Formats: sequence, structure tokens, C-alpha cells
Amino acid sequence: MKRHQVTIVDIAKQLNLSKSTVSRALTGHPSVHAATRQAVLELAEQLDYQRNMLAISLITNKTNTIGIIVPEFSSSFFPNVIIGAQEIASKAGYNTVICQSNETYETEVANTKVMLANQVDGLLVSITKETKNFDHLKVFQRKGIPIVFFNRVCDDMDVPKVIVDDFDGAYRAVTHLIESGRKRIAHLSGPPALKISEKRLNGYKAALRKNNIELDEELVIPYDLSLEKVPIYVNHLLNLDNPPDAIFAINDPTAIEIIQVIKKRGLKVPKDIAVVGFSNDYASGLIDPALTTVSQPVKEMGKTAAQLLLDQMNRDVADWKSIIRVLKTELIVRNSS
Amino acid sequence: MKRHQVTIVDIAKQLNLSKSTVSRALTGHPSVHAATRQAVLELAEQLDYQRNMLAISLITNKTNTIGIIVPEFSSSFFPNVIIGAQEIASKAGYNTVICQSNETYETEVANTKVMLANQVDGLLVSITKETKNFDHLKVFQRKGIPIVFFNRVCDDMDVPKVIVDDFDGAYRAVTHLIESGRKRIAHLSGPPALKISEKRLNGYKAALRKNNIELDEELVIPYDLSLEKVPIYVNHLLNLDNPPDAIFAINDPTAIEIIQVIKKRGLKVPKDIAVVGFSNDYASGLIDPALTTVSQPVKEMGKTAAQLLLDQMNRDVADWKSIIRVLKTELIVRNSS
DNA sequence: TCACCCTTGATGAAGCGGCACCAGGTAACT
DNA sequence: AGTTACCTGGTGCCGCTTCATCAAGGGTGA
Repeated sequence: MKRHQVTIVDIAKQLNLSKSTVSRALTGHPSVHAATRQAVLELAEQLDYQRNMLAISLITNKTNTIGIIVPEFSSSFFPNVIIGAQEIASKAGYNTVICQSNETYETEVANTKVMLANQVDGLLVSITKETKNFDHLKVFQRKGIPIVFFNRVCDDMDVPKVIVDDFDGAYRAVTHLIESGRKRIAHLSGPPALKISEKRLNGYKAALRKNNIELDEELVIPYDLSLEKVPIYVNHLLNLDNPPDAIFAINDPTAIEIIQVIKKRGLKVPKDIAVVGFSNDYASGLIDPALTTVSQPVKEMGKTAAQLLLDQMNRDVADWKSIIRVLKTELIVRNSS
Repeated sequence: MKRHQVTIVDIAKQLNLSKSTVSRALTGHPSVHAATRQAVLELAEQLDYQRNMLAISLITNKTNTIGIIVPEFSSSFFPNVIIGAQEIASKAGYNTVICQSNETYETEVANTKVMLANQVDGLLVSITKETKNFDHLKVFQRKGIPIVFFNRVCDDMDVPKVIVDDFDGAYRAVTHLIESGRKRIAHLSGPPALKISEKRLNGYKAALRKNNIELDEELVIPYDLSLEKVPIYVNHLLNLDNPPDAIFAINDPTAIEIIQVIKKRGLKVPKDIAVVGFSNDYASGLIDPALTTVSQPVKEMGKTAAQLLLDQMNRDVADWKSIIRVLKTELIVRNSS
């Protein structure tokens, strides 16, 4: 049960003014006597008055809030993207509302409803691994609320996107493995529905082809990113008649898990099997052996996405652009390869 | 520039109804003809109608939103607390607005203003390392908006708090070091203003006393949690005439940094120097050597804090409680000690 | 000195989108 | 005809902005 909150009417009454005058004093309108303004500001301060943004937003049809929907929160990737995005957003005077979809489509849909109900001025999204239908996101476009995708994007929506060059990153990672003498390189891939899975897989394939290594389908395993399943797939690979001498993982958490499994089996990384990840998460440089990985500019991605969104919000719906910003990756060679 | 949004008036017009009827149909009021309700719901669906929570909140004086203010976002600790808190909050139908204070007092104050302006129904806070004045938080109490502190709490406010038993955790960590034969145990402590620093320091001291080891003030270094300064302090300790044979760190990121510095100097962990942390962050089990640390129930902390807040929100201001929930820690012995 | 206009500072009312309460109106039953 | 149950309409209001008004005073020219 909240108490009565202080409103401009309270201030107006105490100073014998109309609420319009108080409102103008507070918003810095010029046609207000300096003494009056002073009195209003002082009393407001004294009463802990806070403008009710709900009321203001209702009038201006603008909440100064941008929504961010991410699939999860537990690796370092998304929190860092959010840090970058918040930095840009708050500089521009925007607050952020963050939702996790927990990698499930239903939750993502629910999240978008929350965002709509709360009238966000724009939306930053990275979709779940399950999301195949995009109607819940297209609603925003129809309503004139700009969307920007980052990392995990939707191909059939014509909106700004921020991604890294997944193909190139994967290509270079695998090339590096080949150049260090690996012949049988496995790939623990992500859900085929995700573009990043597809592109990294293509980079992997291209690197093999370029080096005249025949693709062995047996060595490519798509999985749903549930870390607890990694041991199954790794053990399967290691039990093959002709096991791989290297594994390229869709991302760092997976790679880290792979290394744990390999070590548990008594094999040595990289002597017996090399492992390469993708992301350069915080933990990657710390584990033993330190993980070779493809670093992506995470915070930068958040910043870029937020900036694209702000740009879009400042445009008329008719002038909306659909820029795709591709950020560069960098291969970081450490001890796991 | 947003387009016109669909309102109940639009629906009312198209169906030749009054907006009251539409409102009642939408909110599930019983006294609406089934056919009418059906028509309203269908049209609403078709027009992508979304209730405007701003308007509703303005009327009900309730936003169904709880605010969370955390100092940072870059270690795994706070994101995990948030995961727990969001789980409980969303089950109870509440959204969350998250702000980072970036460990600075000014930002924290600004964050509280945002929370007030957005009319949050309750607030979860972990203060910055700088925060010594609490007026900006006391405002919430005066306005009848409940606050719950977690992890980093404010002692002179009578509100619910969730902490771990920092004293006990530190005591057991240091006791463990002593029992494994360490004689000169240093402590890289946190800012003295933070209760957790003080309590962990006290636990450290108590363990020494209990084992008749004299406290050497030279070995206790308070620092401001800026990781980039860790090398300075560690090198200082290692350069002492009588250097320590163990370091107990205020938290895991610090301990991890300490290990890096020690390794860089060519010394061995734990042979030359043992290191113990506090938190059991994700990375702690992965580094080499795996970090001995005091694990705290992070997600649990978020859940408990959120639950205490919900409880408080359901009480009248007069009945507010100020429970302090102390969660248990657990010593996890790994290879760094 | 007076009528007029302009400026300054303040007021009043409408309305943003929705809910809740008070009034009706209609049809069916007593 | 009166009562009841069912539906539906109208209005006020949540806190605030904004536009149209207006009163008071100062300056100007005849």
C-alpha cells in the first residue's frame, strides 16, 4: 500500500498557484516569473517531488525507454552486450528494460507483450534458439516501434542488424587448425535454425574445402546449446573408429565444456586433441589450457546496436533503414591448439 | 515518430460500442454479453491491440514493476542474483527494471531518480563501494515504496536485507589455510566502508586469533576493488622482507587476478603461495590451478531478496518488517591451496 | 491625458488511455 | 405493472502538458 504521492497540485496549493504554472516552472518554460520558479523548485526539492513519468509518457506517447530481449544471462556474452548498449542509451537519455527469454519461444513472445504494454520506444533483440516465427516481432514494425537485431538475427525482417563476420571467424579458426597440422577436425555446431550456426558451419566447410580436406559429415554435430549434453557428443566423437584430432566449437562455453570432458578422459589438450572456441569469453583466457578462440567485439556490438536503434527512432517510419553492420572478429591463438 | 496506437476507443468505434463496454470485455468483467466480448476480443487480436500499462498504472498507482540497482554487471555475481530475482518476480507478475550504478555514488543517485520517476513498486539494491550517504534511498521509505538490500547492505536503514555469513565464510577459509600449514596469511580486503569487507576482515582476524597467529597489519591491504590495481598490491606483498605464504582475497575476481600475477612472477600456486577467494564465480573452477573459494548461494540470494520484497509490498507501511536473512556459505577446496 | 498595443506572468480547460461507478434500458418473469 | 437480471452508456479522474485566454502594467503617439 503506497502512500499518497506528491503531485504538482500539492505544490500549487501550498504556493497558491495554478498547476499549470507549477508545471511550467518545473519544465523550465520561459514565461514564469523567476521568483515563482524559485519558490516552486525549492518546495519541490523539499517535498521530494518526482515527476510522474507515467503521466508524462501518456501525454507525449514516448517513454524514453528501450527494451532489450536476450536469450540468457548466464554466460558473459549478453551481459557485456547490454553494458555497451546501456552506455549509449543512457547517454542519449534513455532507460532500458531488460528481459530474458530463457531460450524459449513462448517466453520471448511474452517478453514482447511486456515491452509493448510498457510502450518502449525501441527494441533490441537477440532471438532464442527456438524462434522460427517472427510475428510477435513484426508487430513492432507495424506499430512504428523500431527494432534492431544483434548477434542472433532474423533474416526475413528488413531492419537494422549487428552481427560479427561469423563465416570469416570460423574460416580463420579452422584454417589455423589445419595449418597447425590437424587433419580430422570436428565441429560441434549450433541449432541449424540460427544464422550464426549456419554461417560458422559454412566457414568451417569453406576452410576444409580450400585445403582439400574432404568434409566428413560424421564429424559435424549440431546441438541445441544445452551444455549438459556436450559430454555425450564429445564422447561420441572420441569413440569413433577414426576420432578427430581437433574440435571447433560453436562458442566458448561449449569449448570449455569440451576441454573438461577431454581432460576427464585422460587425453591431453592440445597434444591429443586441439580445441577452438568462438567468443573470447572472460573465462577463456583463464582455463587450462587457455582457449584458442575467435574474439568478437562484444561491448562494441551493444553500442552499435543501441546507436542504430537511436538513429532509427529519430527517423520517420517512412525513412527507416535496414543497415546490416558486420563487426570484425579476431583469432586469438592460445594454448588449446 | 510513432504511429497512432490502437486504443479501446478505436475498437469501440468499429463495433459501435462504448469504450466502457470494450474495457469491460477486455478485463473479463462478467456483465458483458458473450457475443459482445467475443467480438471485442477478436477485433483486439486482429488490430494487435495491447493494453497501455501507462494508463492503467496511472489509475491504479501501481506499475507491477520492481527496480534492481547493482553496482556492476561484469562479474558473474550480479547477473546471477538478477536471474534469481527475476524468476521470483515474474512468477508473481512483476517486471523488473535493472540499473547499473557503475560503482559510483552519483550514478546510483541518478538511478534512484529513474526508479522513482518510473514509479517502481519496490526496489532491490546492492550499494556501490562509494555509497556512504543514504538519503536517496531513504526517500523510498518515506514514499512508502519498500526496499530490500542484498549483498552490500546499508546498516542504518531498518529494512529487509539478504546477506551471506561473511564472517563465517572468511573464518573458515582462513582456518583452512592455517590447517594446511600456512603461517603468514595476507588479506587483500575491500573498501572499509562496505560491511562485507569489514565482516570478511573480521573473520580473517578471528581465525588468526583462534590459532594464536599474531595479526601483522602489513599483510592486510584494503583496496577499492579496481582489478587493475591488484598487481601493485600483490607485488608489494611478494617484495616484503618476510613475504606471505598465502593470500585470502575479498572476492573471486581479485583472487583470479592474484593468481595471474603470481604466475607471471614465476612462482607456483599453491606450492609457493596459496590463494583463496570468495564467491565461487563461474571462472573459479576453470582456471589453473582451480581456485579454492567460499561459495555463496548467488541465485538463492536473488530469490530470497525478491521474495522479501514481495512480502513487504503486500504489507501495509505500518507493518513493514526488517528481517535480515543470512545465507550459508560453503568452503570449496580446490587446487589453489 | 487617454486610447491603444505589447509584453509579462498567470489561469483554465482539454485530453493522453484506461478503469470504475452510477445510471439507464430492455426483456423476461412474477 | 412491478421486479429482477442483464447489458450497455456516460462521466469523472489518475498526473501532467499545452493551448488558448486574460489581467495588469508599461510604453507610445496624438
